[in-house]
Amino acid sequence: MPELPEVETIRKSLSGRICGRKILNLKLTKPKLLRGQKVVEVKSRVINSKILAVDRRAKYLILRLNKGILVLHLGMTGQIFVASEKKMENRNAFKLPDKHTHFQLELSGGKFLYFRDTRQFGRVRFLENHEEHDYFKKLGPEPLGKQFKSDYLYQSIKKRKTVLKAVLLNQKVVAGLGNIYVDEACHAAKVSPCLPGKRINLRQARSLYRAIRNVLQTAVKYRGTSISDYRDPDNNQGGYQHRLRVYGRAGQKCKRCGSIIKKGVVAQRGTHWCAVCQKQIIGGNDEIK
DNA sequence: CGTATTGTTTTGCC
DNA sequence: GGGCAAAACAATAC
Repeated sequence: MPELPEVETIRKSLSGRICGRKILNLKLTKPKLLRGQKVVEVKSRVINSKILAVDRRAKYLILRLNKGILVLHLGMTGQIFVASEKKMENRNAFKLPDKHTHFQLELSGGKFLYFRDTRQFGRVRFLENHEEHDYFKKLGPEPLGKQFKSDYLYQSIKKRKTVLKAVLLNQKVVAGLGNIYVDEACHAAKVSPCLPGKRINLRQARSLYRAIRNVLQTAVKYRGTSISDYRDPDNNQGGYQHRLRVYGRAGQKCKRCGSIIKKGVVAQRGTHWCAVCQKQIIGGNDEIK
């Protein structure tokens, strides 16, 4: 589940290793990854171009080329690996490309970039420079950016009819959070994910704002969360899975108050929270099983 | 073999 | 036309 911290970790790793390289070839074994865009079209625009920079927008990875950008979304199980031809041990260690490697770039200097995705929820798209704005226009602000303000978060939550969890997962409100970090941020802020948006108060929204930024910053610092599939481009695990407070900890003790972490379905997602620390009302009950 | 897993798009309702 | 809920997608682990 690559969310903002995982994609940012991949971006940083790629940036130092593929910038300035020329794309010599592109292989696409699952054209469906392009969601309708033509393989020949993408090839003609990408091959022989140079990688100028590696950027990120929300959970999207952006390879900036001379003419246009290559946008990669990792879906749920997407992985990006970089291997050197010179160091064959890397390719052997990764056993790449394998049957789940659906997209590859051959780069100058004997490097290869592999996009592996077992569940095939991932996507690749080539955009002309002028198409970039429209492609991302529905996304809300970057949670770690200056545009993201606590008053905006408060108003956004307050005006929604859904529960808090659904609001925070909504990429139009704030872009980059997924299931893991929403649960973690709610716990850090001591707010229930089941809280109806319209019932949030300013104090809770400010707390959430700080929690979202702090959780994401810390997760970036620890190079992401490796619960199952996530690996960085060198096949290393992240470190944040050891620091999770609620996600994946159902039935275990809350590290803040000692009560048992609950798990239920909220906004159609597996959701973890401490019903004591994250009580909606003092003395009240959670609405969800 | 049924269930659970989740990010985004699509569909359909209000 | 927008907000919202639910389905669809897809493969693997258990």
